[in-house]
Amino acid sequence: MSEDYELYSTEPPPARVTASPSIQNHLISLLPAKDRKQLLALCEQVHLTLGEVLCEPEMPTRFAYFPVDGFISQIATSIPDVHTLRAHHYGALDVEVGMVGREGMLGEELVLGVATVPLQALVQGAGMAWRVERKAFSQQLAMSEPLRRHLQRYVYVLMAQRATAASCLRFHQIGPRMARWLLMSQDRAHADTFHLTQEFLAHMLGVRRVGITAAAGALQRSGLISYQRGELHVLNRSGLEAAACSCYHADQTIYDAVL
Amino acid sequence: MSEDYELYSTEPPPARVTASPSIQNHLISLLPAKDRKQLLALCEQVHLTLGEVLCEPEMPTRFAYFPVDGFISQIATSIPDVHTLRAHHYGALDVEVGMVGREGMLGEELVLGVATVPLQALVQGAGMAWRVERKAFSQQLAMSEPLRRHLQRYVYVLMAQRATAASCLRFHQIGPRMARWLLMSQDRAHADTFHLTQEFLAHMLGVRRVGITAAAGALQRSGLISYQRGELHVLNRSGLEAAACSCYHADQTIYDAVL
DNA sequence: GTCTTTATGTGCGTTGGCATACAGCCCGGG
DNA sequence: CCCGGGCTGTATGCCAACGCACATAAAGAC
Repeated sequence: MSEDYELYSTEPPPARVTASPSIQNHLISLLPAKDRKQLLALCEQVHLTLGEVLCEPEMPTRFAYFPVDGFISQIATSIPDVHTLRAHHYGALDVEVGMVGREGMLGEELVLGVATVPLQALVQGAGMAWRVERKAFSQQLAMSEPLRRHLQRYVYVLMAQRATAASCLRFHQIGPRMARWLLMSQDRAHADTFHLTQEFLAHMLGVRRVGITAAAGALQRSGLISYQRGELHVLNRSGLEAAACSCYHADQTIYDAVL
Repeated sequence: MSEDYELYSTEPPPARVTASPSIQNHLISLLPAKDRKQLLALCEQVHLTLGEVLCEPEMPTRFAYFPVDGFISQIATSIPDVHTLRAHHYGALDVEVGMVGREGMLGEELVLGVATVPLQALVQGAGMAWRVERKAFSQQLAMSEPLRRHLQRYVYVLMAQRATAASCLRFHQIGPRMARWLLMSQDRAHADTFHLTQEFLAHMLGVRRVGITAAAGALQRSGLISYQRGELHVLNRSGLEAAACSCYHADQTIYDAVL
């Protein structure tokens, strides 16, 4: 796959990209043709496989990713605190604080001139992504003003969404949060059915599995989803939107306003 | 006061700044002399008064602030959700997601090329700050590479701290969170005593006042603080650090590593 | 010095989520 | 074909925080 992109640099215009501009990372498609071509020339196509951990916090950043088909969860992993847990238990204190699909990028730290991974990145939906090496990407950032501008604005969106996530985690209950999460996943998976276990979902939302069982049962009884053995179907999307907490629309509004 | 800064542009070196570099905003003091002088020439001194709201979300950004003595809370204000609240009640869903003192700046959106305020900013400790107009600041950002570099790294810190805040809000209990909050305030107030009501503290932490009463009582009984009618004394700082959740040190570590 | 305002302390019933344990169920490998 | 392991549903007891209501106490106004 990685040879494909070389065609783009030697033989413009790249048929696949321009022929189907809707199947492209949105941040990339926002770029002027020249800057886009320059960036893509530095990228390679990679396949994100479900469950893959792309990077761990504190480690040096090696790549930036621009998802096209796949999508990625950013997960805050914190050390258990003496004060908050019974001494004998090691509950997982992980929680998802952001989701990156076609509309975004992974590696925001490089836009800010830092090469240390801030959060764990877990592939949550398999698919294709563009990947670019840290160094090449930084150089391209320095050269392309439009790239810089758009990605900085995207970082703004990330910050805003993270603030939303914070208050969401504080105030909202499992049910609405789960509905929100499903909608966000559906947007990025571009499908109304996907595979995920309750265990995984619990991990993402930072709750127990039984909490998910209860919430999923309620959504199912309302006819909004069907959910059997890891196979989840969204049956009634607008109903789900009504069941989701307002953070879902808040996130979208911010994104649309800024990008 | 605002005339003071004009001295800096006409009569370098500015005695007050260079004579006591420790009493200066840290981000500013990190700059090379030339860039620092340029920036300060655009700034005016303002006094931040307790309780003042510097900006409201969604509004156009007018100024960036570099606190010196005072400090500021950034507050996420979310709309009450049908799903999470009893219909008859309008609980405040505000919660603090960041604190900006001498170590930071307010107006990170300008660093990212966006001129829309993301969060409410509330003066939490009175004192002096440098203030610079949006337009002048943006121009200076474009001109000064060191300014850009440092502030972008600060934005990285903010993002990391916001992720910390998210998991803190999700997992940690009132007591440890309150201890953390007091330490953060003490660091920025540069005093071991300050004025705050339990009502206010509850608002910051996004909990009920009675929750604060209980937590404060516990801290007081342990001899870590004394707290009477809005006058709070930190008696045993290292004890407080032990009582605080790990997020306090996590935040500090990130800051020290990046700036 | 009284009177209001503002701040703090307490009590009570409710609830959402937690820890734990265990029972069914489906699917695939031996 | 049956067994085992991953996935899901249910039950029990518990606790932190919640909504609400009210009692006390210090500080400031007049």
